[in-house]
Amino acid sequence: MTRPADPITNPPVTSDSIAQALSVAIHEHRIAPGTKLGEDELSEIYGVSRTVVRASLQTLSHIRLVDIRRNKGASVASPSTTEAHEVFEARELLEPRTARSAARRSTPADILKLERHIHDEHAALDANDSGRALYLSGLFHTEIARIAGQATIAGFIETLVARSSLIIALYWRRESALCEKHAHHALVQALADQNEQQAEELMRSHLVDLHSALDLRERNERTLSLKDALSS
Amino acid sequence: MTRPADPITNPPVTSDSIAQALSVAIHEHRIAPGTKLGEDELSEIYGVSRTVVRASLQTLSHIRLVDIRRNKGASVASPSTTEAHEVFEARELLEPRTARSAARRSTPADILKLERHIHDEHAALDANDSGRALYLSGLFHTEIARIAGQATIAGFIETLVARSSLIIALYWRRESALCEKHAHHALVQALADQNEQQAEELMRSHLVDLHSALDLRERNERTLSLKDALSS
DNA sequence: GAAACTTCTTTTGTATACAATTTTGTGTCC
DNA sequence: GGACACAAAATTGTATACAAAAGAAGTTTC
Repeated sequence: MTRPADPITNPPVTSDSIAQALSVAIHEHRIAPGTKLGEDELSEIYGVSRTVVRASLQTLSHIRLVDIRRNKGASVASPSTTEAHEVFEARELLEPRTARSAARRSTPADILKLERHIHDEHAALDANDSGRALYLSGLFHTEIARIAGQATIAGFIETLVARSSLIIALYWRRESALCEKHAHHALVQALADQNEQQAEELMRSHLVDLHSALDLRERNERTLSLKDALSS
Repeated sequence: MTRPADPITNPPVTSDSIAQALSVAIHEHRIAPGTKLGEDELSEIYGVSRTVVRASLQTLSHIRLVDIRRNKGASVASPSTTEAHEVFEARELLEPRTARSAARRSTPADILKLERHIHDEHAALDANDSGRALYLSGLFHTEIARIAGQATIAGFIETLVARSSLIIALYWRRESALCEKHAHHALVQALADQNEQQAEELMRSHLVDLHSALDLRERNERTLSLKDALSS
């Protein structure tokens, strides 16, 4: 009952490709934080055995997109407000310095790639696909880390961006519009100019803006929200 | 043929406990970088099936202590000089700031714990168990991150410390003695005094010392060393 | 003797079977 | 009707069986 594995029409389904697909779906807010990810369910969807599915879930749990609890299975992670602060504080520590390095090392090809990223983001927004726009906006940040040539730090930022997506899903304030257009554009300009100081400063303020656009008032670690919701 | 699981004499063997055991063994340099970690071999040693062993190896590969290549299996990672620089640069970015936070937040109980750590390190050194001393010295760093109350960053530092252990196994210069005693002791003093500035500065210089005690001259990513070794 | 081609052996990848645990449903008692 | 006990179903954890790939050894050919 295994798939014929026609490499043209049917790219092979590996545990990595499943992790990737789930990761994108979570980034794009098509799967909400807290959603149960049953093994049988996923193995049915992807046409592989639970063995493979379990490997992908383990991968996702290591970047903390997914919570695995023994005998309880996997579900999409649901970061607390404390964790949310931690994630953004970590980003504020890592990314400005990384943007500085990126400004020093960026090539014209890098700039072109980033501009194309921004263009795609705009297109997604115009198509009212805010989930996709958020995903692309995350890629923008990891791409800058990659340009900085610090693969290790880039890996950290990748996980932080992933968790940020969950945090935004949970705590984003409706009032504040997600207007990253200008921030990202200005950053690319600074990188193109190799203006290290400005790149660092723009990244810092961009992250502070994001952080403060979250509603992170303590709600007892998001356990009472159910009670709140039903107390009407 | 499963184990009776007497919880007193036989703590249950989980994939986490295997990962932990391997991690310590690697930290203590009882398993060298590059060593093949066969699944059958490990499942025999720990008395569990390959399923469980595979899960632990996957865990270790996510913190980059282990390299898994498809159809080739797992082996202890062997970081290149480039990766080594990256790891220490990341540490130099993260840890000084973290030490500063730790100085702000440390309690007398924390200080006591750190002092006990240092004591254990000395004991290991006196017993000529330099592997154990290195492992404890790594724990010292992750403990400080934990005191800083940034679990996210602490997690990053944990993986950086782990990889540092591999790097030290590969690139440590014999000439320079591993004299962390004083550095660690001075750091604890700064934390006890809640002297943020000094804690940050001591951590930075400690890491720079470590970094510069490595022999990271390019050797073509450590591929020629075999040829070198056989050219006598 | 070395390169290239066959087996044969070992090792990893995946599916499946079964055991252990949690969750859900049902009936009983008060 | 609600608290409890117990049985049934669903889900996860682990072992094992088999398929696929890589590595080793031996054979042929030049």
